[in-house]
Amino acid sequence: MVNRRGKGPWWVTAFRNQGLRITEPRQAVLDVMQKMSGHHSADEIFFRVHRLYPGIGLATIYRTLDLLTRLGLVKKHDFGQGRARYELITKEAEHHHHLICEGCGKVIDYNDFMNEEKTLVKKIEEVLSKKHNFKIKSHNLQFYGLCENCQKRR
Amino acid sequence: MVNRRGKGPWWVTAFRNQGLRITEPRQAVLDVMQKMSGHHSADEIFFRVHRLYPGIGLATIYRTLDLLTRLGLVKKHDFGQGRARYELITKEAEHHHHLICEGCGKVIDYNDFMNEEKTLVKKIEEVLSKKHNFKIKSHNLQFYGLCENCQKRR
DNA sequence: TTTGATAATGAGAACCATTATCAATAAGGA
DNA sequence: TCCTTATTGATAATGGTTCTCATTATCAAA
Ligand SMILES: [Mn+2]
Ligand SMILES: [Mn+2]
Ligand SMILES: [Zn+2]
Ligand SMILES: [Zn+2]
Repeated sequence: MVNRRGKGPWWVTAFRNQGLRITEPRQAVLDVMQKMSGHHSADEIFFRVHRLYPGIGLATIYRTLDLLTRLGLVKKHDFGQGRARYELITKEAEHHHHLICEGCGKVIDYNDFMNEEKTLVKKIEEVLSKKHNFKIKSHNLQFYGLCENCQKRR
Repeated sequence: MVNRRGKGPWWVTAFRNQGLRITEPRQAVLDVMQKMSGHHSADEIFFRVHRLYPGIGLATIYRTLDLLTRLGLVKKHDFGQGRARYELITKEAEHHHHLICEGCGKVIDYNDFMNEEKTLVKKIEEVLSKKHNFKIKSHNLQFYGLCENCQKRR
């Protein structure tokens, strides 16, 4: 129960500004995601939260993750694994992309060549938005393959 | 009923080589996809096939699309729309990427800057596969935004 | 052409992540 | 403390995809 009297964590003002209530489930999800770090499915987060707050239901986890995504505090990823994965957005973890292992589902962040990539993406965006009158808002680049372990194992 | 006596369509030999049978559902799916061109969901394909062959079931459409994907005749896409989309691979439609409208789901192919992209991707692959001992097998680049119509409409 | 082994199919149940429903609860301003 | 109503928990519903299994159809061999 953080924030009994003081300002509380950094995200509290973001909530108050939106007229959103500071609830136990919301604090729990944020806490757990900060401790886990990485890319986790809704039910992985649910089970973690459940240890501390057995009363919190899965539906609320989904609702909270959705809310946090809309607020820009969390990024929802689709790595083609049949379920979404959620990643807390931090100052350290800037815009980056992913290597996804098709064997075990492992996800590796990388941010090499981000400058070259940004340059190319900008060029592509300029040309394509004119050519097709398309307003580009985001992009995705991901690599699929096999991680070290999964290469050996087959 | 193509191929009553002759060699038949180009894909017939690919099937025979794999010991796969040439069946009416498989011919129907291939026919329909050739006529439609573009990126279609399983049940869009199902309804098209259903007009000509009302007896063919949805499960068979899925099985056939999966088979064609494994054979490399079809590319299965996940555009984050809650259902997969399938695209026939033709000589004309080389490796390309997609603009996806978040408003109406429209998908636009593009292949501008493919050379620059290839160069960058190759560079990224080299570095990442060493750095993380990761065997990269494919990649995905997609842009999300709003198409011309959807920009006006909101 | 007929036969036989078995690949392929159709119908529908099952699966599973996610969303919707709705009565009960609790956050927080007055 | 009181009151409004945003939020929640439990659970049913949804929807795309896969599975099951009895039946059918393909095609190599006779
Ligand atoms: Mn990441
Ligand atoms: Mn395409
Ligand atoms: Zn792996
Ligand atoms: Zn659109």
